[in-house]
Amino acid sequence: MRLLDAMPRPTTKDLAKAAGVSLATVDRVLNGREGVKQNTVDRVNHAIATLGFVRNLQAANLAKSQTYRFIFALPRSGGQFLEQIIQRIKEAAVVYSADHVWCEVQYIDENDPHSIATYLASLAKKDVAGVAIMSPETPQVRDAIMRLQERGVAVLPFVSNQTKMDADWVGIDNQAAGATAGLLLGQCSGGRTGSIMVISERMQSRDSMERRLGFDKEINENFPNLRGLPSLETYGNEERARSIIAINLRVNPDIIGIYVMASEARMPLSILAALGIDPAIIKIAHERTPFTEQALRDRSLDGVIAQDAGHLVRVAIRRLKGIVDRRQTVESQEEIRIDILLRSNI
Amino acid sequence: MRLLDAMPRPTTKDLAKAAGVSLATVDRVLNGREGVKQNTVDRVNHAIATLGFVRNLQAANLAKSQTYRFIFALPRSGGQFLEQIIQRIKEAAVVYSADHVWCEVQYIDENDPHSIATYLASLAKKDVAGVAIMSPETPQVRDAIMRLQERGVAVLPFVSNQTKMDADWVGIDNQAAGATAGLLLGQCSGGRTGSIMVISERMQSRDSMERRLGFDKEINENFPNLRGLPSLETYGNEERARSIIAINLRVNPDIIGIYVMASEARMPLSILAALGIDPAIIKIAHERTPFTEQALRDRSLDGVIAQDAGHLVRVAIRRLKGIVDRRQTVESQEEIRIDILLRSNI
DNA sequence: CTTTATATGAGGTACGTACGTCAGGGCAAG
DNA sequence: CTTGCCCTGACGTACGTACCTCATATAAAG
Repeated sequence: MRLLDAMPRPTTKDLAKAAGVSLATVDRVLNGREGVKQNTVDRVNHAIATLGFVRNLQAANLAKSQTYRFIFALPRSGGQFLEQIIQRIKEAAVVYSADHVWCEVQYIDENDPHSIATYLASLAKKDVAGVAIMSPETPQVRDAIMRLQERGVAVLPFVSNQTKMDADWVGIDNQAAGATAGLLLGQCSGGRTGSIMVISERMQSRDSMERRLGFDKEINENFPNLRGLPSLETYGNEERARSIIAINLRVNPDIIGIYVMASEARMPLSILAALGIDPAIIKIAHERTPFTEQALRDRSLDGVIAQDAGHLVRVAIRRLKGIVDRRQTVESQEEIRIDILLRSNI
Repeated sequence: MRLLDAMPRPTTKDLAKAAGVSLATVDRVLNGREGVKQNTVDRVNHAIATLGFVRNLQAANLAKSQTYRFIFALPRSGGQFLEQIIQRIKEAAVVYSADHVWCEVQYIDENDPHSIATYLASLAKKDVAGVAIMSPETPQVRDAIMRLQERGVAVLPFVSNQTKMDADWVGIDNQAAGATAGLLLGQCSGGRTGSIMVISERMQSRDSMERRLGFDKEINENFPNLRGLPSLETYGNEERARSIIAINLRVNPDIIGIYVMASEARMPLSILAALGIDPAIIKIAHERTPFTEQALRDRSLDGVIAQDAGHLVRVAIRRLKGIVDRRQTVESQEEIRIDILLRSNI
């Protein structure tokens, strides 16, 4: 079964002949230069349609000696998940350099929308072809992004905390991720009755809210035997976390499951380990990191809800490139899956 | 943080200057033409190394007007999983046509190694750049593959039934997949005691053997409360399947889980549905198809162990292209993950 | 020494597109 | 009819590589 004909694709020459114009005019139309009568433009476009012409990108890039410079704007404040992503960006940078794609990482201060907006405003099309940005959603940043797009720079909300503006967003559906955590906990509970402890970093973040929403929906609708406790917020503070977790454990002796909703599972899990909780309690966390991997292996963690960092990065690059090249994004198939990791499929 | 410099890459001209030879000689060395003294070859290679020259693939392809023609050699005998793959190949064909990649599907008779070998022997480098082949492993086919590779055609065992010859193979680790099924069943059993029914198509296939191996290992080592029953083989025959499943259910009233090991879950699951089994019995199957998706949604299935068909196809194409272009396969990162699908993360 | 083979250089054309310059045709206003 | 503007064509160069021909330098063989 031949899926597409391998016939030589029509070139600009063929276009010119078909439209009965010269190469120069074809070029003017193709590249949106002015000084062509509407009538002629239509003729050329008609020829493009009938011949099924698609410009040869490699030849075009060669002629323009075009290179794609992409920036990943990421929060400075670390965490292992972010480290993973940065690592994958480095790897992808090597691979994609063969395609004239250059990546760099720019750290931004996620708590200072003004500085982010200023930074975005400083980017010009001639310096940067595209930006993948991981930042909380604020009106200022939103605005800056839109103005950046208007200046012809491709922008892609990346992984975290932006509304789905258009379809151009790379990351998982956090509500579904929360639901998956709930479902996994529910199924593993095997019908036992009890409470679920929920630990987050801060509930005001969009990610956390959506995860909690999905989680509650799943538990409430399908597991009447389970009860989700109010979210504990660590604010990234270890002392505070230790204290509230200990209290929560004491007050709720019927806890049979723990859901660590934050992207950084390390601290809460370490605290739980130190407190020496019942190993029969089911523990679910988010994101694959060296720590969660190890925790799965030594069974201090039962499941991880993750998004593949390498995949995230590669999809972001391909999508940015797609926008720059004005390809129709048939590649929208390249969505980010919600991975469930157990110790057997790490 | 700049990851790689975006400086203009060295060209063959730079190479010539650095090595103190002419463009023609550089070309002779780069393309392995003869008639160059070893001494000179070494000088050029040294220049390549010191300058960090990498040939501009798009320019080279342009000059050669090279196109990549890839063939997916797949079994004729259908099944929804295979249909999914073919569908994804069609989609990928459209997307990758922009990169001068042409895909076609060739059906082979998986039960006739001789005809497969004959077919492979008929392929020549000038017609086909690469072949992704899904076929049972037999000495004849193995041989034909090796001879094909010697003739300069890229070959990639695809999804099923080949030993990992070298690292060039696209598919999942079936033993780990079986283990994952076991683990999922074990965790969902919530400590209850009982047997697990195991349904396969035929146990002699490599995939089935490996899955069963991983499954048994997981169950035996970690879930003493569970007992994996001997595999039921349907041979793809509905009558037979109905009969042996019914008998198996009657003989083992303590069944609390069912593992459908075959890639095609449709028939066994329909039979089970028709038999009206206890909905509390946990059911796990393989591969995402319209049928298994629907089964997850209506809860006649609890979990699916899957490999992403679209990803399989895209990775195969990129890997074949990588072999043809003689890129170092840094992209080995692009491995196929074992997906666990629940109804919340379809 | 001449003959011959081998090694290298010089130069061209091609691939498909981008982009520049310049000349000339068409047409309207003066 | 001329002037000027708008539209179009003709042509050239460039991008980086592949591949071809022909000339020449060098060395080995006779």
